[in-house]
Amino acid sequence: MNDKQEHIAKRAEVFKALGHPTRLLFVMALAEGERCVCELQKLVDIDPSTVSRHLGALKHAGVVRDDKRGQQVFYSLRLPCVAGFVGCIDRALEER
Amino acid sequence: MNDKQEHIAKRAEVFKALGHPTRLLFVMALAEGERCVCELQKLVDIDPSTVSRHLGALKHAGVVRDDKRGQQVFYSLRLPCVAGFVGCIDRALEER
DNA sequence: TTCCTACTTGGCTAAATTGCCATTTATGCA
DNA sequence: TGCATAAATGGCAATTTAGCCAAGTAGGAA
Repeated sequence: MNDKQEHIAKRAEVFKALGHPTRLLFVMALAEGERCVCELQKLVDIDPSTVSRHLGALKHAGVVRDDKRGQQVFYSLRLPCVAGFVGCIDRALEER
Repeated sequence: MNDKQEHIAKRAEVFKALGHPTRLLFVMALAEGERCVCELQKLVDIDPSTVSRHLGALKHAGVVRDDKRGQQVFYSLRLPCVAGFVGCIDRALEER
């Protein structure tokens, strides 16, 4: 794979990470500030192990970063522009 | 599924549609103007049927629209803000 | 009509993704 | 030490996705 393809693939991985309802929900929550896994867990009705896997996917793609403090792991957004783009999506979806 | 969940799901579908290298490549090309399927086909080395399926996915998510004129089908972007968000991704990926 | 080009759809397989349960690691507290 | 809580990981089954080939539709030209 050449450089250009690799670059496109990395960008696509970011979109893919955002392309799941649970992960997008987490990212929207993180847009308002960092949250520990236990807080994100409360937003959804899925197994803690699945929450962890979703957060791992977001981290791997570069969308969030994590910071372990004591027993808890705090996640925060590395891509603040997500919120603006979501706004644009909403406007486009409305006018359909 | 309630309204809020459905809304999140629709947003996530947009991201998912953009979350594949081939589809993202097509969208970046469409950011510069409409293209027929035959032109998009030339950008990649995959079967025409697969190209058609990728475009179908983008259309289904609301990312592009299609317009049949004569023998050709022209696709164009419904989400012009994609380009700006890609720029933000690139800046974030650089500083890793 | 017949043929050609442009594109889509049906059907299939291989690979990736999602989710759970069970287990493990790490930290803090008694 | 022993125990509880927070989170991550191993392993597995069910579902979804990506890709190809073959076949189908539709428009334009001969």
